[in-house]
Amino acid sequence: MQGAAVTATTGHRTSPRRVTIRDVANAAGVSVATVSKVMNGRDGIAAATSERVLGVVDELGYETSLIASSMRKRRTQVIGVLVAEFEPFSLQLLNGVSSALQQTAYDILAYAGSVSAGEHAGWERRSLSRLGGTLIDGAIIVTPTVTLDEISVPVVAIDPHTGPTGPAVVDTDNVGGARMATEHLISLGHRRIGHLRGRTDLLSAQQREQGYREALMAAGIPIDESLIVDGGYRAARATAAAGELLGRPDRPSAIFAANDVTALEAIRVAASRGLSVPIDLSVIGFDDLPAAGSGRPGLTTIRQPLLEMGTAAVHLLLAMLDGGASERIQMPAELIVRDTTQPPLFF
Amino acid sequence: MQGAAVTATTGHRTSPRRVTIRDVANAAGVSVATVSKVMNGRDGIAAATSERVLGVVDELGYETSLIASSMRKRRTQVIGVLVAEFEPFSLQLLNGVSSALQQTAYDILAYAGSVSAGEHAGWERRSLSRLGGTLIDGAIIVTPTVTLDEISVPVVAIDPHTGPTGPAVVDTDNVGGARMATEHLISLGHRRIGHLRGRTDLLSAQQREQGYREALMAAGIPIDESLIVDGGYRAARATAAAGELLGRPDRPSAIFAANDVTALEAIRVAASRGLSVPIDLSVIGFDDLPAAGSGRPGLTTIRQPLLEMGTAAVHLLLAMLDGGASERIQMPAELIVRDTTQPPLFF
DNA sequence: CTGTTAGCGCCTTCAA
DNA sequence: TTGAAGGCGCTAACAG
Repeated sequence: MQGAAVTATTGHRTSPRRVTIRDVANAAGVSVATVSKVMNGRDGIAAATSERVLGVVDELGYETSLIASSMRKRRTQVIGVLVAEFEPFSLQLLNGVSSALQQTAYDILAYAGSVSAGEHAGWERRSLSRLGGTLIDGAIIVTPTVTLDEISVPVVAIDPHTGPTGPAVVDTDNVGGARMATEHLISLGHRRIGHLRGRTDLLSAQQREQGYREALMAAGIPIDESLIVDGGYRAARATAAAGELLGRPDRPSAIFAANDVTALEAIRVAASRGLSVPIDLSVIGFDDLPAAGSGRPGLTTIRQPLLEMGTAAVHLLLAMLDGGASERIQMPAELIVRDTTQPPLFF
Repeated sequence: MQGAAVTATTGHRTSPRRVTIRDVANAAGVSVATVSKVMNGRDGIAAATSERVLGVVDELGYETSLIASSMRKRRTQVIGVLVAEFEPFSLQLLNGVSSALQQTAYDILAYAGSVSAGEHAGWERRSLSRLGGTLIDGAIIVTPTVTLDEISVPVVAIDPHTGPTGPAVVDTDNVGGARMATEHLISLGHRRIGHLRGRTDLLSAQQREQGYREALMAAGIPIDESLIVDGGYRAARATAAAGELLGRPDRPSAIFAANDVTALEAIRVAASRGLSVPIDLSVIGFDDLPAAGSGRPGLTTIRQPLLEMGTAAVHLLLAMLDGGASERIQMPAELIVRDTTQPPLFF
């Protein structure tokens, strides 16, 4: 915040109470129920009364409370998007969800419920339980780590870390994508390829490791288990792992990282050790976050079509809301070649 | 969604009802009030009772409803971020807000309430009124277009399009930024510089135009009013405007667009007319959205520190929630030179 | 046509 | 230490 100009102004003003339906009723000289009917366009109200109420509503600036009405109404016309936190991955998804919902009669409520919670685990159940049943008509849950059952509203899971357990799921071909990534490195001539493995408790990470192994085996390259290290899915976790991989004398000439965040971190670690990418080391990631393309050099990666996945989840959810059956949709992965991969120095 | 594999599975399962506080009370053989006290850590409950209740809570998977409890409680520990829609600009801010709130006891609730509403105008008041007073303890409103007053919770406005009207505001130095953009073009040797003006009803657009004019005047370049056209803030609106500017025989050698979205659109229009950027035309934007840096060529632009602005808004709001005074924080703009600007062909 | 009654799920007095 | 009653703002049935 350095360089920011700060200007102190007024003190804390005691905030006026919210205008409630009762205030409107009193001011218009009618009952609360009547105001409710007017607000909801129910018929059976005299035109004169309706007009008068509307006038007061306008004058007082009254809006029905989403919360209160959701406790009585069935449908709220609000879709919930539940995420652990708002990081680039979920924000991209949210972007897709938003544009898909643009043309519909639904509003979006995005909730990051693990921010405060001491216990990170189980955020998805907690959030769903806290919002479901009342506030939202349906939910899209991003990368849940537990199986969701016994839920009160239709739910679609995007990229669930437990696999396609729940009924409705949208995800990407992780195995195929990881295979493509590894094959790309192999085709460039790399033979010693390290793998910065993701969170081992998550299915997506296991699948990516599997794809890595499959590609090596298919190419007849023996798997060196010591080249597979746990890098997690976050930068902090990947630092040491990348260092371990790059610190050894027989370091790999290329690294396939389980996601873009750890790939970027690997590049940073490499640089700090005097290794330049892609000259001394090739790196490929997974996800294709905005940061992958905007950095310098641009990160070669496997693209998950996040926008399209968000859109697909919306269509699926809307269909379910409409009584349709739930499905499982798997999107194809795509290789995006940028600047961080090239043939090894000693081919 | 082409290429996606779809697998139909189970039909629509009737969703079980949510577990309520009453279910827990019944199962534990106590009153609802007792469960409530246990859940909220109130004292005056026998250890044995508390333990038994907690056991049932765990077994049934009960979570207090955020909605219901917010209607009675004062604080919900939830901060609301209100946006017109989830596009890159607000998503970046949300990112900053999220990371700033990471270490606090607050959860985040982001709401896009103008999606369904027929009337786009006044979304900020409507959203605030629908959520405020109950669900959220405070709100951060992104680019509100109206003045907010008579509100029930502390509010911080980010980049308000009406200027620093409300008490608490976080914004960027629009005038200075626009001046920097124009000066950059001038310093490269450009003299005929067009301006794709933003929404003329918004202060930020007026300020950017002002900065543009100031820079030209300071350089002694006469202002050609015909080079200033309305491009709005969205791509669709900018298409025709850019076409008008580029279609004329004495077209400008450079364009300063009011934001990145319209700058990118101008580049697209230029390309469709056979003009290549930056050879035939230099283009500079404003905002520095992720898309500005990830595209090819990279867009030269004026950076608004969106992440930092989100963070600043959070700190401001937390201070206000704590009884502090409201402030106005202005962040500095920064010139980011990438690939879309260079000296004009005929210098 | 309009008002009254009864909650939605929860928390907070206030008695017992 | 616990439970009963009342009410948050709103809407859905039912009376009148």
